[in-house]
Amino acid sequence: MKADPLMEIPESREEAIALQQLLRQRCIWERVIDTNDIALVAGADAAYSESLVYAAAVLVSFPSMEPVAHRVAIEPLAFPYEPGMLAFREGPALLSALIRLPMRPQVIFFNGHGRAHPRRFGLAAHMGVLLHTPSVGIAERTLIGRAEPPADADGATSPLIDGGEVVGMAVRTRSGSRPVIVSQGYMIDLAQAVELTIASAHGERIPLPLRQADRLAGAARREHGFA
DNA sequence: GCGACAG
DNA sequence: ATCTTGTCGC
Repeated sequence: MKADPLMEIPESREEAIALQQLLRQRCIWERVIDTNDIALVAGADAAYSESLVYAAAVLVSFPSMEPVAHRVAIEPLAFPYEPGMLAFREGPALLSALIRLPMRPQVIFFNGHGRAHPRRFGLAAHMGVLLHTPSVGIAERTLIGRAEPPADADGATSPLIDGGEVVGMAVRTRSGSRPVIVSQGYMIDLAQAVELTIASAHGERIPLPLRQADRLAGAARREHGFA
């Protein structure tokens, strides 16, 4: 016998969609953690080489954003890129890096969408459910839905709407910069997801733990990929 | 049928 | 995501 894997890799698109719909039933969009109880937040992101995925997880204090720890996981790519299926491509490695962190964060930021997904279950929501940890999705571009551009001021927002439903928020974390798309991952409401994103950005466009994870993953790729 | 399409 | 030079702007 072998231990139950935290994540299974589907062998077909149909199987992947079925798994998303199954896990989505365990997803809740309500706020579960009080912001005052948050002391640690994390960010996780991935980089790729031809056949490997390099995942990085960074842990920082909140709201001071001081570095606490970081981990990197390198695994073979076992799923193609398909819009809406990102969790199956990056998920396994991201989970490996995250579970190796020395302490559990109260919230995790992911580079991708959460609820702002065609089946309302993007990478951030998927990871949150599997880790049973509140999560937030931060994306550069929209996958579904449409939002008016937020005013050009720090913290300005504009709802991302899809099918008459508010699935996320375009947030101008820093005036003069393009807005980021924030959406609920798991155990969090949209207002808190936006609030934590802004509080973790510290004047930059992207939440600090996510920026660090991005750099770390890229560095890992260069060192192992070739060099 | 024709686009759109996280990373 | 990744492949890549110069270049406009603060």
